[in-house]
Amino acid sequence: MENGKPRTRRNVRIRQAIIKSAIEIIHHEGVAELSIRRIADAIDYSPASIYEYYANKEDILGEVCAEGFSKLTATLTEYPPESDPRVAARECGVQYVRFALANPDYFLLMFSKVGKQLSRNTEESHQDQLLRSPAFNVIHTHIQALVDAGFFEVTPSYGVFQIALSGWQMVHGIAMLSLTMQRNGPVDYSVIRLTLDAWQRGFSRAAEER
Amino acid sequence: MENGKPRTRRNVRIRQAIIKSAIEIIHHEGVAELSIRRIADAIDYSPASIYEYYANKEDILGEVCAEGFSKLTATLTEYPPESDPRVAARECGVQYVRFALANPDYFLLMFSKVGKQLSRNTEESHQDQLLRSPAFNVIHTHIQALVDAGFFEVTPSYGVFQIALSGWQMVHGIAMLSLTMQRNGPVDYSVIRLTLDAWQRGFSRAAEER
DNA sequence: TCAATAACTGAACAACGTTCAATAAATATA
DNA sequence: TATATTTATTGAACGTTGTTCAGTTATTGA
Repeated sequence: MENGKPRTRRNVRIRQAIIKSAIEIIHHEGVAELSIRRIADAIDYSPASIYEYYANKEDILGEVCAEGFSKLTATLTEYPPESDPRVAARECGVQYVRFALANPDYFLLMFSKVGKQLSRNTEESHQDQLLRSPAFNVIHTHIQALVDAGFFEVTPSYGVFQIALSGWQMVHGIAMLSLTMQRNGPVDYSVIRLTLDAWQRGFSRAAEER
Repeated sequence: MENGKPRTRRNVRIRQAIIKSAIEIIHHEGVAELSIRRIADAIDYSPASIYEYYANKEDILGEVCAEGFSKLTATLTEYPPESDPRVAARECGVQYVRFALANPDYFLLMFSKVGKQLSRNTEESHQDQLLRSPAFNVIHTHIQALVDAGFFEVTPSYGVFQIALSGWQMVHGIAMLSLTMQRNGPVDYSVIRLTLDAWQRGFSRAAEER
């Protein structure tokens, strides 16, 4: 399972410990409390040692965000298999909001740092970049299923990709506003389900015909 | 116009200068460059003097955000009067996204700080708090018009307030993801209009009847 | 004019991210 | 096994941040 020389293995283990403790600090005390010295304390190293494993704090946050996105992807797919693709898609959206509300600081961090990693490096089209993102792919797959089942209508100017992006925007907006505007107030998931149902109606075949 | 004693007038003028230079720094150099010393520099005061006018940086950011929300409200209402309430509502949404993309750092700041001011102070219901927010009221008015004109259907469990909130969530998601995921890439407003049209279809009378 | 009040500031504090010379440990070489 | 070399680790320091406070200067009301 573990390969490489012992030195390399120790190296990755410490790198993981850094990320893990960073995530724990964010989770238990909030992102404001996260500092290099705090991480160093948690893993019993000096602050300077951290820089032997990561170039700077931003790199650490980058790894933390990557970890967050893979957790988000896992959350999106953990709803049990469902015969009705409309319900499946809707519950995927509910899971998105659930993840955000369960990990508020983490979620906000993810979407304040991710822009810098993605967009500037390649010549790849924005669309292709999104399609390679696993989290977006989950949404995209749901929409594709809805189109295949005949529930959704696609047009030349508004295809599966656009609908998927719109769905992401919808649940992201729900999540974000719930986090920032009603952080304390309770969240009613039945209302959210009605919202997502309405969103689906906007793309449904019946709606298309006027 | 200006009332109060000269001392008081000077006081408010300096307070305004602090906020104004803070906004300018955010706008021209980004929120990361904003510091108390930077503001003090801009208005030719010592850093310590700032604390004569605001208790701390968070209070300054609070005022900056409040200013931002009133600018946002102004932006939402600056689209010319329109006979078709569907178009009016859609263009209001477009203006929301426009504002976010024109003031990225400012917009992100507004929605990372506002939660703390609103939610914890009163016993007032979350719904009433939102309804007193001018920006939300603009959206709410558009939805009310759509309902009054017979385009939108309301149900006991999903009224004008819920639809308005859903609309805000939709445009907020569009704005946020555009900002964080495709900060560089160009934004196609015609696609955004199609998205908002689809959103409206979800609540339209025809869609309701199945 | 003068005491009281308000406004202002220099210097300092603690905490932050980060660097670097110096030390300790692990490894490769003989 | 003993030694040279590379790697890991750290204490101390730098510059910057938000913030405080004693002390100074300016403004005000009597």
